[in-house]
Amino acid sequence: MASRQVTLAEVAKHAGVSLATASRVLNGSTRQVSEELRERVLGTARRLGYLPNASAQALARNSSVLVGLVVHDIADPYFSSIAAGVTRIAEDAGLVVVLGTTGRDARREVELVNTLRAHRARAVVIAGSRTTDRSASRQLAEEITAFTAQGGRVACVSQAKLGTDTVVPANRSGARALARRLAGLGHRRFAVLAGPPDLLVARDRLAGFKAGLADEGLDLPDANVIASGFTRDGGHAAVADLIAAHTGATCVFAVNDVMALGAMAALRDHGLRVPQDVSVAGFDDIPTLRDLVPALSTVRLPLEEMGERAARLVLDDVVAGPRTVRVAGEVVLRASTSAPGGVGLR
Amino acid sequence: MASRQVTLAEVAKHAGVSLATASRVLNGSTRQVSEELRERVLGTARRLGYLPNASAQALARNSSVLVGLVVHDIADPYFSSIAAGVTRIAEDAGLVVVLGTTGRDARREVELVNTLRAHRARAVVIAGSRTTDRSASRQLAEEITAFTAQGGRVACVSQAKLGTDTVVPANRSGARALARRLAGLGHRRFAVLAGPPDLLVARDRLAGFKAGLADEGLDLPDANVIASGFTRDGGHAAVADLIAAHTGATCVFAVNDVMALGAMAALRDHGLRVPQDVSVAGFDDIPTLRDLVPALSTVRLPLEEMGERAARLVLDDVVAGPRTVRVAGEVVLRASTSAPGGVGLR
DNA sequence: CAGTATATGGAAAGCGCTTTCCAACACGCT
DNA sequence: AGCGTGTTGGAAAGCGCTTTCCATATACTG
Repeated sequence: MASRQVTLAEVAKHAGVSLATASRVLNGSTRQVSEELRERVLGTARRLGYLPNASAQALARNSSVLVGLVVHDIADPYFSSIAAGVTRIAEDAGLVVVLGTTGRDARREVELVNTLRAHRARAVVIAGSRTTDRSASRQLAEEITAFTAQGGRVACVSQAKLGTDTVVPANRSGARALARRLAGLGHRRFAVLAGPPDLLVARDRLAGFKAGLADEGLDLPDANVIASGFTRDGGHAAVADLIAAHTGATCVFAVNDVMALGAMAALRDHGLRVPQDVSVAGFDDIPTLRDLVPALSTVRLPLEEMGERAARLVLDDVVAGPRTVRVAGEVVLRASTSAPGGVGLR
Repeated sequence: MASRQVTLAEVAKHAGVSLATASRVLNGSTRQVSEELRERVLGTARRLGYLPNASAQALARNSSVLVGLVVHDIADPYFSSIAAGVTRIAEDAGLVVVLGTTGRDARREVELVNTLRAHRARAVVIAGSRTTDRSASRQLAEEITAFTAQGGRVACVSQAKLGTDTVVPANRSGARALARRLAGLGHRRFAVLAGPPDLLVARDRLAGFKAGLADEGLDLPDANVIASGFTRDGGHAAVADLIAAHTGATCVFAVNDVMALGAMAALRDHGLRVPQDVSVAGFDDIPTLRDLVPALSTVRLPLEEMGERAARLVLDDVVAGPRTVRVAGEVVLRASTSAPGGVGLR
């Protein structure tokens, strides 16, 4: 069944030249080949339908054309937006993107980088955010060291905890600015759907939000901070806990947009109107969610651009030391937040 | 900089065995190796931090562990959902997913399959839908033939136009059922945001919708069919044309959910209420859009499952002839559609 | 006990390509 | 004529692995 492929040797033979010459013609070698032979080889290759064997090339050159992209969940619009940015840059550079998904499992992350190393991938972009799990972080760090020792480049999107090039979104300062703007609307009692306690992005956003409230002389009691999954369903489920907590909050901050989405749905289910009864804000500004009604107040992150920046970091010529690209977040107040007025959360 | 990797030969030497034995221990060969040597090799490999070179293995075995996934735009939730399904199955099978994006360019699709072939990818799932472009289709078909001739497997999601295994969603019958249900609500005048005329999914859905209306003795005048981009912005922009067309429609069908999303936003901008003034329905049931207000009536497609099915098609043992997996679409009527009553589209 | 089958180890021939090294030749000089 | 210099072609040595083929050792049969 599997028909034999045309090899370089066959092309060379048919064209009446040596293997070396054929190779030099068919890849961008520095060496010159006379016009005559070059045409002959090119013609023969086309005629025979020659396609270089990428594995053989990778082996002989000791480097591949592969770029890894590690995300938690490609169906999550946060990651798929970043992925779009990464693939655009990588493909423009003629590279091939390998997609790995972790399902938020730190061990799987290590596995994936390991696999990428086995494939002699040229670079990897790790977009999943770090957790507080020390042992997993250490293992990943080791794997990354091995990867770079081998000549590969690594960039992360999010926390610069790994000593690699990093694209760092303004989680803290964005959340802080958001808190101040929300306080500016007149809110005094807040609740936060904080996501998983061990997830650094979630922690940073919570911390920033707290800092912003503190700036305004406001306090965020621990009882008003609800842990939850980092997903739409997490946000949805957290609302029950939130209501049970009787926080009296008039404004709820969910540490990402999809959680805010779930929360808004749950609030509706509980007969609460957004923003009349309670204001809701998120973080990320997921494109697909921009047409939500009421439109979601959030902190906009240029997700695709972040992916592009990460890819560039990893594909550009080497520069000394790990670089950090900071990406600002822009507070966007829309219809899901208003001045407090309704019943709030009793 | 690039430190030398540990090779099998070194492991063999350190363990005092031959290359062959080391290879047999470290991969699942059929050949037996005595417990003693096996332990020695395993220990040495671990101690030296041996990692097999995937390119060398691929070359020697003439087969890789790569599975291609070709989509138009990974940021589009339709594709990212399918991608999630494909990666889950592929990764569970220990394979590595290569993600290629076409940006809806048919030539790029051919390029990607070609690249995958050069990498001796084991299989490829093509999720981008076909167009009416004959020449592009022919080229893709040729490339696919070459790919399969080489032992690779190919599956498509959508139209079974390529002679490959295919996962076919019920575009036609789903749209048809939707039309009947909408007519059942009492609507008599419809408009369709039909997407690009050369895109087969879009055509099928339009055709199905027309058929459903015909079932009910209703007609869809050509003037009520608005061509547009297949995106949120396409749907948004189409509304201006729709209004200019003075169709008098009380119900608008957008051939996919993201277009419906854009259309709903645009209708709001024009001061029209959904569903009071005009009902809107989409197609796909994008997960992220389930919490929209008003909730979008649509035809649910199990997108992740479709990705999984496609992946299975391509990874399962070979069976004779191209197989087709039909996936039903379930009409889900929600709040974005109601009985006609308001002003409609004058 | 010869004779055959079975388990296990190693040598070596590739897999398809890149790249070093050398040879041959054509120049432009002195 | 003799010589460096530059250009172009080819032979061949890998790249790191798998797998065939052979050799040896052991077990089993009648």
